[in-house]
Amino acid sequence: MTTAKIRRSAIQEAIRDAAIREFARNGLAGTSTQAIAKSAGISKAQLHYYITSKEDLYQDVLGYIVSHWRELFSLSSSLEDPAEAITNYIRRKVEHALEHPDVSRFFANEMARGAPEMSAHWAPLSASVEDANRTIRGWIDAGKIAPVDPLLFQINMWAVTQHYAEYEAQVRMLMGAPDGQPMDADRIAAEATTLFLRRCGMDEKGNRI
Amino acid sequence: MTTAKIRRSAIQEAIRDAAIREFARNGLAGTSTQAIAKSAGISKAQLHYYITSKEDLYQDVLGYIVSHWRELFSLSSSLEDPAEAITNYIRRKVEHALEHPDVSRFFANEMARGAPEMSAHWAPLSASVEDANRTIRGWIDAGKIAPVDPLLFQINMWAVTQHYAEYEAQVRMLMGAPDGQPMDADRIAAEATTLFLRRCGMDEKGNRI
Amino acid sequence: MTTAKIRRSAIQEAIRDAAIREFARNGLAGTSTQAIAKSAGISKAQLHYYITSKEDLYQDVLGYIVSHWRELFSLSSSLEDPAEAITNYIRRKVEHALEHPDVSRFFANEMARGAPEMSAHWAPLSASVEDANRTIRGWIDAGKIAPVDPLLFQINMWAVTQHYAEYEAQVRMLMGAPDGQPMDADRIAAEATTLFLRRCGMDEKGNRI
Amino acid sequence: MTTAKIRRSAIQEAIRDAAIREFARNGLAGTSTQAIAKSAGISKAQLHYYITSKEDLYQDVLGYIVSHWRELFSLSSSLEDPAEAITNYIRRKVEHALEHPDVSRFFANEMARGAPEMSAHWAPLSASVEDANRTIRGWIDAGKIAPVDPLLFQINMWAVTQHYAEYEAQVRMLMGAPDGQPMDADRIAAEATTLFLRRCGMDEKGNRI
DNA sequence: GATGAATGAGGGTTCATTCAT
DNA sequence: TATGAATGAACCCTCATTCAT
Repeated sequence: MTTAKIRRSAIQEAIRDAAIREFARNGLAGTSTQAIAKSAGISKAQLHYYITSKEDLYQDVLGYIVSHWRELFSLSSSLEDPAEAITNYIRRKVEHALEHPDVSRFFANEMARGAPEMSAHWAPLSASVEDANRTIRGWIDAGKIAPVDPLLFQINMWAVTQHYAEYEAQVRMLMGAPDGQPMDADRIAAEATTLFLRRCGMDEKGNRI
Repeated sequence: MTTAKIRRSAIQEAIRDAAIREFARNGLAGTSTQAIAKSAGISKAQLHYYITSKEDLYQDVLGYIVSHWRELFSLSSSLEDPAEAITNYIRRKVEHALEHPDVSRFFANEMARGAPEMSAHWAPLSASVEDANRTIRGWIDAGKIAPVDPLLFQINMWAVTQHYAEYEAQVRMLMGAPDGQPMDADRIAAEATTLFLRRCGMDEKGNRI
Repeated sequence: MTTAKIRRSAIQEAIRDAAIREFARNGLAGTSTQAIAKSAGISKAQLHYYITSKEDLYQDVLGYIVSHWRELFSLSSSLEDPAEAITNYIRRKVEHALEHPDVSRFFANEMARGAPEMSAHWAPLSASVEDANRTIRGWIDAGKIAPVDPLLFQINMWAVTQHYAEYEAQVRMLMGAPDGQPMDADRIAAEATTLFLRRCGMDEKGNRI
Repeated sequence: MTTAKIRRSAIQEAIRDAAIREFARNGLAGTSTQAIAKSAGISKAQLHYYITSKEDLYQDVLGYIVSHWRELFSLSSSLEDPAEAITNYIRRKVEHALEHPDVSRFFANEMARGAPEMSAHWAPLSASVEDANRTIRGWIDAGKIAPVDPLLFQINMWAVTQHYAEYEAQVRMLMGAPDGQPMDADRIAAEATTLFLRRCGMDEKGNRI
């Protein structure tokens, strides 16, 4: 790769990060290209040289997030036993939420608007969920876990883990975590893991109760 | 009340509803007073006759929501046993989320922005949570429920119930619920209730397992 | 006069005073009817009940001022000797400027705009000046005063005396007069009187030098 | 200087001139950015590309005027004898007033409003006046001129010369000077010079009387 | 008389985007 | 590539005025 190309992709990455940050806070309509440019450390005119339009940038970022999430968060892709699968999933989700809260907030914002730009992304996302549904039903049928509503079980895991990104301000206040310091990921992951394992009729080791 | 006063308060209510709706979708910066006025069925100039500024309207709505929530969602105010308290709480939260999703979305948006306008409201909210903390600890100490992290237990209940408002678009898609019709509140409340009762070591009837 | 009529004229006077005050500070375009109403202690709607339009109110006030000035400041109307006439004129002008600076400022503002509303008032004002011209020329012809440019002599007297109203802020600063207290009218009138008497070749007693 | 920079400074100059013109006529509140833009021959959006805000533009112009005046009008900087100093000062002031009346009107308007934006400029202005005070006192002490109130003498010179800018409309009418043509600067300067020299006990040649 | 309500026009300012350099 | 300049549309809000009560 030439230095020019490296520079180009560095700028594009800076733009994407800045866009996530700004869109996460103020939404599509509430974010100015000026703000994105500033956050990316470039001029507004330069930004518009790299992007087609604000809407387009938003779409690109949304696609980027959704596709990355597919790789990151897959319940079924693991061949582990249910307890391990759930424990690992929650761990990964909580860590991602605490380390990249703006990504979660960006997505939550899109959902809150009624997901007008999601149409292209529903299909793969749906497939992932259906995949996991099958895995969970398999666990139930094999008597490995207590019966659960597979879809709602997934949605609720998602809800709990996302929450710590989206409501970071409130959670920090209630947990007494100062703004600069990281939140207690272990404590959060532990309680969440127990919550969903118990739902499956298991203790923290994965033993049936 | 005179007809003039009735009319006035009807307009004010329409404005508040419209503001919640629009702010929930596009945030403070992304919402135009034009959009609020249209949604409230009045002219922009008329809207500005009733409000001081967009920021002020936003603050008013936020205060209105927070104070109403304090009345609606109190775990500790009930003298019921844990199972009943939790079941009722979740029922109330889920129903509110499904019936007034915009209210939840408005709040979530404020959180996602880092809660810049919440300062005045943290104290009472904190007090409510601390109240519930004491109640839960009481249950644990009395051996009525299994030990839980009282704060995170609350946060997680909040996370799960709020989610069905904030991610309505996604949930509808996954549950196959068409846009016009109401979602299946019973199914959602049932799975959520079971989730949190199991965490407490109880079955749906409230019996210890 | 009935109480209703008394009340009415009291309000009209309050409006005129408020209008002078506000127009003097911010001009015709820069003054809102809201500001005038507030300054007069009435509501904006009530103000518009008493006036035809903002422009009309401005015109009325201008006419009021010009006609009052004709009565107040007439050099020729007195049968006094030159020194007395000049001394009295300056005394009257300075006192008016210091006691009613807003009236002077209102007029100065109209002049600064190119006097677009003055057309109706030039004629009488011109007549007054021409009158005084004749008086001054009479004094010169009778050898009572040294020759002066009668018109510019008048204009300069006007300039000096008006100045202490229009530039009150600057004059106070330079003279070290605090905002609340009255300015030193004697000192100002004395220096101004000497200035114009010397121009006429007279000392303060009116004796030729 | 590149053509771009020349173009830029030409626009900035056009804006400043337009601002002086418009503010002089209608004050800060009464002047629209639309009007300034039109007067400068650019679009409103373009104007706002060059300025920070209307208030800022006003402040800039005020600072520009005050600093230029300090250079232009200094009584004390000359080593001339009193008669020459006064004659030259009045000549310069009258010429400036007749050639750039809007500058004087801008300043007068600021004074009439109570000089709310002047705070930063009082100190240098005060110093200039104090300087001149000392010069005048020196003349008196040396017996070169008759005793005068040094401060009021200065203020009155200022008043008379400014007047021909601020009251141009009235002066033109009284002097019978048509709108397009220049006013008779010689006549005005002559009468004003005589006025203040006589006050000092001197004839037009500077000889004591 | 007095007042709350209403409005079309216009206020200052920012916006996303384009273009010339 | 990068940037200063430019713009038409839209932003929030205030205005003078009218009207119903």
